[in-house]
Amino acid sequence: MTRQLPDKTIGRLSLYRRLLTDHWPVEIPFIFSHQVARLAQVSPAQVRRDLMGTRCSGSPGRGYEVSALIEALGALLDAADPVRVALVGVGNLGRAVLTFFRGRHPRIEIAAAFDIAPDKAGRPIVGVHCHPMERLAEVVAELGIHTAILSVPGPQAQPVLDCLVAAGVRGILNFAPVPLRVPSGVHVENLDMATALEKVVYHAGRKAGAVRWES
Amino acid sequence: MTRQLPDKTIGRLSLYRRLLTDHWPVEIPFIFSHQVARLAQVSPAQVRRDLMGTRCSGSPGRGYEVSALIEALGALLDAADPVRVALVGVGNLGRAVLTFFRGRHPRIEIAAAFDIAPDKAGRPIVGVHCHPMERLAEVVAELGIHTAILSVPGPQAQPVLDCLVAAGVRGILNFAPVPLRVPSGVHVENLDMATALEKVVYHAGRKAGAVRWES
DNA sequence: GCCTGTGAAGCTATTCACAGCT
DNA sequence: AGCTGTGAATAGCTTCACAGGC
Repeated sequence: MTRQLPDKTIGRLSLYRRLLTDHWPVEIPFIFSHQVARLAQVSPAQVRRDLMGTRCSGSPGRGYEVSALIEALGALLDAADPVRVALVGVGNLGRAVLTFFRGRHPRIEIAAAFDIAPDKAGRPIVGVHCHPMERLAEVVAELGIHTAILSVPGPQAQPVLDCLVAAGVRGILNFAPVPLRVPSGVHVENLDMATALEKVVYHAGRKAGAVRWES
Repeated sequence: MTRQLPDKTIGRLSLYRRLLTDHWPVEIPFIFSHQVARLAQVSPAQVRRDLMGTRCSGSPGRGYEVSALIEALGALLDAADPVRVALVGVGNLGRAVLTFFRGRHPRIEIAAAFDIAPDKAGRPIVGVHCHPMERLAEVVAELGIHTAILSVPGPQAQPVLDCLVAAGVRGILNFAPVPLRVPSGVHVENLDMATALEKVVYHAGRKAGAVRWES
């Protein structure tokens, strides 16, 4: 297993790959660091530094070969085997997540959904079968799921997480606006809209004066 | 205007306030930094450092007075006047956001929603009036809105943002998984689930071995 | 004793700047 | 001329450790 890359770098590498696959014309086979930088809204030096983490190297005067770069990023970011993910909490947010990821990523699939509401269980929602919450541990273990998305209300997040971890989950994307306790060996990524909106309000409040486009 | 605090600190201060108001028993009027730290899952030193940014100081042996702390955090984080926010894109995600923020924050209100779909316009959704997209600039200017939440599909994010900025918006919470170009003087906060899930997969994939609870 | 507030140290992330290549 | 790869410099963030207070 290769050296552990910093978390922020991983985030940007994932972004670069997405931009290359989705927003770069296939008929242009090479790309310069400053072009990636422009797409990702970061500095060219940042891009080159990040790409040191990959096996892929560019050549001066030509840049990076896009297809090779995409492949190198895949080798770095993707798990060895396709990843099955569980989604817990099929409210508006859960459905938004299901819709968003549906068919988006060739190697990541939301394989099961769970909800406490009895009327949601037993049928597919946005193409994913929804199970009752009681079967969570069972189904997760059965499908060999190691990754989960938590889109339940705050109070339920910790108990559900404990159950997921006990069932073998090692990575969690958490939308609940509460800090979760996890044992070491489990990774949690938080997307907290309450905090995010407060940050926006704070920063927007002290941006006085006129806007100004640069370059 | 007081000194600009680091972005990360603002995020945590917002979290501390939420934890104090929602998860601390009112009958306990004082709290130690290590108790805040435990709630927020950060180190006690981090909490004390963050709280240096506030006017509030604790006393050794007693800790911080919770009510004073909440008030100090409010003075720091909240805008002078109550904030009206626009939400653009009323899909599943938009509705999740509307539901989430409904009545949650006494000083932040989602005051208008917008969607291209004609059948959504003209009626309230989750209690917020939904306007057709064409009236975005007009309504935003009319209501004096300076903050917006972007829950539109990726391709529409940049054009909508440009329109919002032209109409006077200075802070944006962006859910679209694309890097946005903004003029200086405008703050963007990204909540990118595509990147977040890839990070989870990456990290979970290299967490080998058993889980272990500490302390 | 155990707490807060904080300078200083340590660590992490980003940017600079330039040698070397094409 | 303009690019990559990277050591060195810088900037930013977190933790340490301890003086001073309760």
